[in-house]
Amino acid sequence: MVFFKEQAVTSSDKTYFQLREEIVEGAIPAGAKLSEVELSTKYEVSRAVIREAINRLEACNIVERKANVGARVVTLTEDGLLELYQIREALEGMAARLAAQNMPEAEIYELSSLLEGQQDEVRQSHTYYQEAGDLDFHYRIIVGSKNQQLITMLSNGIYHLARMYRVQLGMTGPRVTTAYDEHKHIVRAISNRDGELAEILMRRHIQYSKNNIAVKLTKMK
Amino acid sequence: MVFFKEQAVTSSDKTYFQLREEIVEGAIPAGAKLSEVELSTKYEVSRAVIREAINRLEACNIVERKANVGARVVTLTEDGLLELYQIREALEGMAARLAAQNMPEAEIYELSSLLEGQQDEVRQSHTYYQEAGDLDFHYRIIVGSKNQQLITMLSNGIYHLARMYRVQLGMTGPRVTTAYDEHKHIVRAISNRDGELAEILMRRHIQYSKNNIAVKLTKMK
DNA sequence: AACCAATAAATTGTCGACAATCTAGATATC
DNA sequence: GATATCTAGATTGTCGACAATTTATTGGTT
Repeated sequence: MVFFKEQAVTSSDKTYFQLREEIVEGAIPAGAKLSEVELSTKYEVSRAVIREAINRLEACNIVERKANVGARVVTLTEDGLLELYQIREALEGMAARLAAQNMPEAEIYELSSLLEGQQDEVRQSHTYYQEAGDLDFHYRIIVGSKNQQLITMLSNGIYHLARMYRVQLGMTGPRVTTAYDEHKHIVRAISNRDGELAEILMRRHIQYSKNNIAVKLTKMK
Repeated sequence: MVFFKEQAVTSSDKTYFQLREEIVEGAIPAGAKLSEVELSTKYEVSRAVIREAINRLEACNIVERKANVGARVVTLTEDGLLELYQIREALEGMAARLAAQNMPEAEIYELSSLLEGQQDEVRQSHTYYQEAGDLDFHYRIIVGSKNQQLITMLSNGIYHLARMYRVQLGMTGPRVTTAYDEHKHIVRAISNRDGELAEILMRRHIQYSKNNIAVKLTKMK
C-alpha cells in the first residue's frame, strides 16, 4: 500500500527512487561505493542523471560523498541510531500534539477505523506491524499535524533512514501486538483532542521502539 | 565571524554558497525565477553546476522546483514561519537538554565566557544580538548536544530558512537585551547539568522570538 | 625488503550540444 | 468577442566528451 505517492516525472526521479530503494532495502549494502559509470550502465542512463540521484541521496543522509573521490552508502552506527530516534521522538511527539489540535475529524475517523479493521488480523497472525502498518500510522499522524515543513522533513529524510536501520539490523520480527495497542491509545488521545497526552504516548512509543532495537543490537555483538 | 566553516572545494560548492547567500540575504527576492541559462552566464559556469546548486537549494527548502518548468525562490508565508519555529522549538529544546548531558566543560566555559565578554557591549550599544551573536549561541548549543544528525539537519536547512524569514520581513532590530539574558539563563542551566530546565528555557526563548516576529508581521498588514 | 617518486589508469567534475517539454502568440472557429 | 488549436520560441532534461583530480602501478634508491 502506497499512501504517499511520489510520482516520478523525470528520468532522474525514477533513478533516484530505484537507487534509494536498493540502498534502503539492502540490495546495495552499507559502505558500498556508488560508482557513477557503473550505475549509469546498470540503469542505462547518462551519468548526469546518476549524479543528480546521488546528490539527492546525499541530501537525505543516505550516502556520504567526498569531493573528487565519490559517494558511499552510509554505515549505520549504534550511536547514529540513538541520535535518529532522539530526533524522531522530538518531532513525532510534536506531531502528535499538533495532530490533536489540527487533525480533521474525518482523518481521525479514518485512522481509527483503519486500526479497528486490523484488530482481528493482529490477534491471529502476529505479523501485522513490522512494516506498512506502522509506517502508515506514523505518516498519517504527521500529516494530521498540518505542519508542511514537518511533513516534508520526515517523509523525505528521516523515515528512509529509520527503515534502513531496521533492514540492516534484521529488525523484521517482534514487538507487534504491543505496538498496536500503543497506536490505539495514541489515536484515542488525539480523538479526545488531548495534545499533551498524545505527545507523551507518542514519545513513549518511539522510545520503546528504540529500546527494542538497541537490545537486539547489543545481542548481536 | 564564521564559526562553522563550509569550505568550497568544487565549483558547484562555490556557486551553491553564493546563490544561497544571495537568496537568503534578499538580493534575489522571494518568488523570483531561477533561470539556469541566466545564472550560468552570470556566474560564468556551466549549466551543470547551476543545476547542481539549484538541486541543493531545493533540498534545503529554499527554492521550489517543478519538473520541466523551473525553480523559484520560495515565498514565505506567515503559516510557514509558525511551522518553522515549531520545529525549531522541538529540536533546539531537545538540543539544550542533550547539551546539559553531553557538552564538555570546556565548551560550556567557552560559551559562558563568550557571553560574559559581550555583557558590556550589550548594555551600551543595544545592537548586540540581531545577528551573529544569536546564531553563534544557538549553534554552539546544537554542537554541544553531540547529536550529529541534529547538527547537520539544523545547519544545512533550518537556520538558513529562519534567517531568510528575518531578512525578508525586515527583522533586524529589537529584542536585544532580553534575548541576552535568556541566553545567560540557558547557559547556567546547562552548566548545572539541569537538562529539564535547559529545555524549558530554550523552548521559551524560541517562543519569544516567534512571537516577536509574528507581532511585526501582523503590524505590516 | 621497505620506502619514496614518477607515471599510468580510473574516477569525478565540468562543459557544450541535442532532445523533450512547457509557455506564449497567432490564427482559426464558434 | 471568447474560446480553442496550432505553431514558434524559450527553457529544462539528458547525453557524450573533455578536463581535473585521485588512486593504483611501476620503477628506482637506500
